[in-house]
Amino acid sequence: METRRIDPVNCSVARALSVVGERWSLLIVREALDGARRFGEFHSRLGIARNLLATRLETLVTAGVMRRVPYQEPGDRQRFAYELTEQGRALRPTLVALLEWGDTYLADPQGPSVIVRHRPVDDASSCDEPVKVVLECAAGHSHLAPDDVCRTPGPGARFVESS
Amino acid sequence: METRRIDPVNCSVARALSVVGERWSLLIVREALDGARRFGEFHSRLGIARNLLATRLETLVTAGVMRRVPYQEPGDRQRFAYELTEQGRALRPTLVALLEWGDTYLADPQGPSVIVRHRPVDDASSCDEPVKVVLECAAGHSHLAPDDVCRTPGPGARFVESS
DNA sequence: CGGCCTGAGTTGAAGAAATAAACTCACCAA
DNA sequence: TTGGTGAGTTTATTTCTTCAACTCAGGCCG
Repeated sequence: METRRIDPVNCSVARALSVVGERWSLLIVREALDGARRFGEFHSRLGIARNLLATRLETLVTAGVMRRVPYQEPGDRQRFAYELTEQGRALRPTLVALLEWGDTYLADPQGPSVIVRHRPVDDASSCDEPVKVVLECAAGHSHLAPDDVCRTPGPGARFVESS
Repeated sequence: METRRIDPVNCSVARALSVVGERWSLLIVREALDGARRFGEFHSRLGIARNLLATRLETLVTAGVMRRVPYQEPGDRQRFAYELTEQGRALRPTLVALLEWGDTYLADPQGPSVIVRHRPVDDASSCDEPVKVVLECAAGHSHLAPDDVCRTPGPGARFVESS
């Protein structure tokens, strides 16, 4: 029996992973979300080899996840910093989801080492409560379980035959 | 000025990525969430090399993301299928987050190829509305923006010195 | 029985990517 | 002039991916 299914390669998950799925990429984004900006900061925080860091940053800049901005400290020459674009900051939910998964299934016996809190940049309100990622449908049903959900073809779907 | 910061290596994101951060791993989980169970299904859907698929499946089984279950079709010998454990199904939010990010920033001109819908396994209610991933804090503030959120040390935090 | 087919892997060789360590380059400071 | 620093490059070694060919167990056909 031949059945048509959504082409697994024509899928935003695959495309997303081709940008941020390489080793180190998401960790670089994580550090950037946590305030790292300079080559040396990424290098010393992550322990990544310098050449790899250079090529990863270049890849991320090319992909539009980060931006290379010149800066100059007084009495020093011009250097470059790397900061997230809006596109890069939009990876936050992905990282929170990974963090939660890791906390749940690969936890340190002591408990999580990082807690994500509701604390806006302008600290005014500072709710500070822990943040979780939840699945929510357009009809307002929230906190959906992983199995309450399925994949369906969208407008850009390509199909492949399979047996 | 010396400052203490959360050790970036002692972090659930890094641990999670050490399990599902290798090339193909998340795509294998995605196909499994979409119903793939057999070696040949993963192979033909993803186009991954057979040996790599074998080692990735083994890694995922060892990590507790998948389970190797024997099955036997009538008039055939015993074979093995691979199915997600609860731990594996818990990667759904991560994949939905990646999908959303890819849809937003790397979209096909035609629109998304996949839409995740609220449709439980027992199709009874079948709300069917599209599903999104949202950040929500314990105080009930929902739909937090990426910048409304920050990382703080948890009980298992280790610290490193940095300049 | 013997040959052929299929699904599920293994094995091996060749190419690509990651790592670690040494090297460069521009500038500043003593 | 010598030394130091941040930001990279280069180079050599190891590890990972890929691709193609091979194995292995059983079923099917004549």
